[in-house]
Amino acid sequence: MQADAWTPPPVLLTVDLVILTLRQSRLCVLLVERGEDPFNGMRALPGGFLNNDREEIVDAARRELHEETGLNVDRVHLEQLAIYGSVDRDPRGRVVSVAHLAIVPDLPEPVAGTDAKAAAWVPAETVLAGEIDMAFDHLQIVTDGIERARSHLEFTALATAFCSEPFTIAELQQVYEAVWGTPLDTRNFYRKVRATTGFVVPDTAGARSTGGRPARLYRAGPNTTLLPPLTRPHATTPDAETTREEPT
Amino acid sequence: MQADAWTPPPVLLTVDLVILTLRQSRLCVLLVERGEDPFNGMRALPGGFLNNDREEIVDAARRELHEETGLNVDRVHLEQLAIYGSVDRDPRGRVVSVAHLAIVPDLPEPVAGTDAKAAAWVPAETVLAGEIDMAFDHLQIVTDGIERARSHLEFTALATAFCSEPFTIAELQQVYEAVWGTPLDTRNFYRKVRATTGFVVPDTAGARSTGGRPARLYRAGPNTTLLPPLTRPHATTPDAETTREEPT
DNA sequence: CAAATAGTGTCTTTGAGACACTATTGA
DNA sequence: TCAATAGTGTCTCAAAGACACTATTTG
Repeated sequence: MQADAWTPPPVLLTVDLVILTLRQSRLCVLLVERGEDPFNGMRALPGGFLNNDREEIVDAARRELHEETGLNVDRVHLEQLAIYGSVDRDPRGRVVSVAHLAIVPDLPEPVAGTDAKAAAWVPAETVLAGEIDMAFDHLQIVTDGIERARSHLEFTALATAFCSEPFTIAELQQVYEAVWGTPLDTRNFYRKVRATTGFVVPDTAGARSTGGRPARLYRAGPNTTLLPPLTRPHATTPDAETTREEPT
Repeated sequence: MQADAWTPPPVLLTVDLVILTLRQSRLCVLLVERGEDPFNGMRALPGGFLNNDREEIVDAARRELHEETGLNVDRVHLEQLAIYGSVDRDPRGRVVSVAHLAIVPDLPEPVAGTDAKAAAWVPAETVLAGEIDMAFDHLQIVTDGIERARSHLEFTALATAFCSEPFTIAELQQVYEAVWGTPLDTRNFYRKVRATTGFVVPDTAGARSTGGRPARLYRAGPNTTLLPPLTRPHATTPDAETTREEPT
């Protein structure tokens, strides 16, 4: 160890948000267009620096989330994702980003950004395919965030965070299908969800009709962990056959 | 956003390490004794500040790991755990810690610390029971790290990181039993491990005897993810304890 | 030989997926 | 009435756990 004159190097801390939602049964992520260098004009995740050195990281994330979505932030799912702190990720200097994953229900069409910069929902598929020019290492962050969501759907009640309450089982299934990108059997899904204790609870209200028999309504249940888990179809063998049911 | 005179507040970045190993079939964590304020004399995780603003975070973690264990760091498991950045966690100011999880095989008795501060392996059980006075929020970090390890044993080949190669299936089982704290059926475990593709591969060497029939030897296989997973016995009691506390 | 540990076979239970079937609405 | 969606019953298959059994070593 060296003399006590040495002091550790300071860094700048930002929060970045992977905000996911379902729009028309497609998984979408909220991206803004950068209005300044570096990466001027490219797409980026919503985020920004800490306001001051007394601001909690999670509060900074909540603040950004509220600014971008206009939502009452207390009710949305927000969790820490990972930290991205590579030396060269930001040309301005040593900027370390604390990435967060946020899940919100479908919002009224315009993103109620109080901010001037253009914000837009972009299909996850488009982003993951690399079709969007992303600033910094934000493509990596989005990729990690989506994978986190996919995994959490298996073991936690995260899917309910995508739904406006009350919701139907069919709506919940659409979440799974959109996030995982796989079709699921309606009937097995229905039984599975109802058999998982504390996942959903019946809503007092009646039913909702969409051209067929009205569906019962539910709300998120008390449990956050799914026992047993709702396992996604892992590609064990390249048996990618979608065995379709015979039309009757 | 405000005028361009405003600059974001800098923070100090540390890396902290939850280093786990098995000693006499017990899960242990490496703790050091602090030799200075704050928290002088209390136990803490190994860790420290970035050396300079060109040092990658993972390199700082590797450096600390090497200093504390003397191991060739290239071969040990090291992953980012979470970030802990609560405003009041360090009385010296705004210090944000990037916690890491490291898994090492059982080491020769003395911890080859090049550092003066006393380092010791402490049973995980003792720490989790709150019997150790821990500095900062390090008890929380250890708790999160152990839970991460428990979870990763199910879905990844992390258990092999606890073993010196070559190892026997029985040794691998001891890892699971120690980390999960549950006894497992030897025979079912044996079949399960061997049925999981790419988990372990037979070693060319012969066998190892411990008073009975000698056991075959294995090495870590090519796969890091376990398909199918090796599920731990979940307590079938519904939730109640799932207060997922976010890292601050 | 017995004691000890390694490794196999096989039964039972459970849960996931496939899919026929019934129920309840709107057009 | 039919088309459409909600919800139930039941079969089959595969994986997990229980556990009797065989195999190979040391003392």
